[in-house]
Amino acid sequence: MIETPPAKLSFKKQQLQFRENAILDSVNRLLAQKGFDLMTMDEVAADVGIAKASLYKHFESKEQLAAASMTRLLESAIAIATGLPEHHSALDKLKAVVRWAVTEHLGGTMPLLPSTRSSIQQALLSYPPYIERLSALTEQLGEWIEQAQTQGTLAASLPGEVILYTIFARSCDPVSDFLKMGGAFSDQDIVDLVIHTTFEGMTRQS
Amino acid sequence: MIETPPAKLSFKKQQLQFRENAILDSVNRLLAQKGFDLMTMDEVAADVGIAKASLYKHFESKEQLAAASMTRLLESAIAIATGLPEHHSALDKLKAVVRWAVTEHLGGTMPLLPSTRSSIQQALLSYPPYIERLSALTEQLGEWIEQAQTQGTLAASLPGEVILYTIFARSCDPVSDFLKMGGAFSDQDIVDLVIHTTFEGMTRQS
DNA sequence: ATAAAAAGTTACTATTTAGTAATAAAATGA
DNA sequence: TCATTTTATTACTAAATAGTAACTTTTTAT
Repeated sequence: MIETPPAKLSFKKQQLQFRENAILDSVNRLLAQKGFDLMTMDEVAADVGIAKASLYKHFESKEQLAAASMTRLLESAIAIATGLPEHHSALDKLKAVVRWAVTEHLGGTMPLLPSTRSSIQQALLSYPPYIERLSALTEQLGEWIEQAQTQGTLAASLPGEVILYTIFARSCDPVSDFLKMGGAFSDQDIVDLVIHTTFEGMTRQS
Repeated sequence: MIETPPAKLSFKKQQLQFRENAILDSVNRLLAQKGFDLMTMDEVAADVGIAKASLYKHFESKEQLAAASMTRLLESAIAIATGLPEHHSALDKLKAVVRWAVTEHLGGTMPLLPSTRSSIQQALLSYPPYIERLSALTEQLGEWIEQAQTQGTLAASLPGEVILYTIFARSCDPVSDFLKMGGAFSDQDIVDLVIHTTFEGMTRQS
């Protein structure tokens, strides 16, 4: 009765959480660099600085590990979206989310393109925590898209799906990689250029 | 002197060419479906209907095989670009190229995204025939981009590189995959939507 | 202090897969 | 027809890699 077992337990859990976060940091970076198929569990273990078998004490498979990483990323996205000033316009909020994503991408921490071709897609779709976050984010973005269309700041003639998918896709846009490789632009420039082409297209002046 | 050895040789070479084309057709489709890393040589052989070792009589490695496939794709792109009516505007020519690419993509014959993350990138860059075609196509598109900017049909404020990379990236845009999966749009609709968002963006009405 | 539980490590297995060596079949030319 | 060359096939090898079993160290709780 004198001790505080819940506090100790909580500390222990914090330690666990801390280690798992370190693992997910490595996974995030490696997924961003090489994608799921080329990332090996040996590499992840080496990057974290633990033995491979230890990874399996935390995550039961490579797929689950990637799914956890993607889930954490979606949580960050939701946090960003939720933290946006209420008084901003719907369009500005959408742009802010893309801006955050492209910045993450340039920082090398945007796991992977939501490609239909990778072998985790299947695993992701059957991992409820991921689906849950994806739904939440989709719903929030969908709301803003509708608002922006009503306000006339996004083309009402475009199906909402098209705008939503475009926002997701542009968040992983390879254009930013190519521009970065070229070396002629700062990260800030690249983000601005991607935002501009995404929303305003290429025919219109700023 | 009576026989025609050159003709026979030509026929034989045609046979060879024919078989290699059949192989590249399969590779194209498989690269489009699964990407380079997940495509196996056994699969390619099975799809073509020959033994795996036979593939190696034609192409010396998986990388070379993929590079040959990509090179042939670029040749198609160049053929499309070259065949465009001279009197069309530069912008219309650029749109026509993207239209062709997205259509190929939807047809399942667009090999792979020009991602910085796949393991063929290195091989492609050291395969001169590929680089040669890529340069030729880039030069042609670059010319049209400059013309369109001069004519005021493309934003002169955007760096040419940004427009060029965007055109390449949109040709493999995953948005078209997602829209196709959704099932709500015809292929023609999807192509139109992608062209529209690429050039006009999402804020402007048609 | 000490039993119990948790987390970690080493050294393995099983599978996949790019690439090849030996060999058979078929086309070519005299 | 028969030697030669080309092309294809079968049956392998070698390397990579996801996952695991047995064992050790560290932490926790009494």
